[in-house]
Amino acid sequence: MESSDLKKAGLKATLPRLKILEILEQNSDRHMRAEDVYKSLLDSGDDVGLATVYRVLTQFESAGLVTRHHFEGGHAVFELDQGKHHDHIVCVSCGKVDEFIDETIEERQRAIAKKFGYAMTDHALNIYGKCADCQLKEKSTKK
Amino acid sequence: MESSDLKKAGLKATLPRLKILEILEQNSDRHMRAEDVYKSLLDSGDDVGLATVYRVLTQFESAGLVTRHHFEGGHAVFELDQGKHHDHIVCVSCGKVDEFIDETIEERQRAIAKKFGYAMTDHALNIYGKCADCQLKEKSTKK
DNA sequence: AACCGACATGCAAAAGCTTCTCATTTATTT
DNA sequence: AAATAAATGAGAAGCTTTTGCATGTCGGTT
Repeated sequence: MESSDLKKAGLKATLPRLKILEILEQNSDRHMRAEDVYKSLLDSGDDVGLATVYRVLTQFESAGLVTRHHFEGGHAVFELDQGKHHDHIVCVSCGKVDEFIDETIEERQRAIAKKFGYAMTDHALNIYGKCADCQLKEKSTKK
Repeated sequence: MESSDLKKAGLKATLPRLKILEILEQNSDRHMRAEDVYKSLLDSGDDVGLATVYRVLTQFESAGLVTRHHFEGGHAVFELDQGKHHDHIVCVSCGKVDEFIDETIEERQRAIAKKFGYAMTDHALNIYGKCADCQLKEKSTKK
């Protein structure tokens, strides 16, 4: 992703926007909160305000570059939109996120929306649980 | 639901708690935010503090009487737990919520959690769209 | 039925997350 | 390089939610 992508999305290719895009790319395996992105920028020595991070993420969302999720916890997390839809399985202990798609489920959802008379615009399936690592850790820290 | 249910749940049967339970019962068709419950209490002439509403809802959640959801929008909504698990289809225009269960989807989710090595604790499937009513309204308000 | 200890409540203050305001800076167009 | 429109930074402000603490209420006990 680069400056041309931003222009395509109708956004000026400014330094903060490029930097934020970069951070998101480097962390495409996890979902970041605005605050995480902000801290990450500071660590890289980039002086970007928190307000800008929020603004830019919201713009990215409008432009379809990024998706905003509301997992449990009450704060929003963002992920680079790689084009392909997918759902999430989130570790309630360490916050790790895995992604999956299941065509059977997708199918059923369309059927359900139809049955209830809804014009589906979106859907979010989140499975919560303890990931393999955290289950192990739990065992060793047995009380 | 009544005072005995609260005691069963290990909670003292106080007036605010009973009132809040009542409100939730009367609105079991929709999902309320803490603020909604609070306003509803005031309208009924019951003088309960907002902080108490939050505290009580959280206690109810811990006691398994109530479920907290994080739909789009960044604020939590609560619903009386009628025992049976179900998923949601939410109207993005009017906020209406319908509930459904789909055993096929449930099944697939268990399979997916297993495949990724997660011990599933919970899951949330939300379908977003425009309900039939809002689709009609949209048409008549055509720009 | 009044009493007591523990727990619950109200209020106000505070804490998180997110958005807004506005003076200043920056990216694009001329 | 100058002009112009948009973007940024810093802090204030807005919402939702939580907390601290003095006071009030519940439920069991005299």
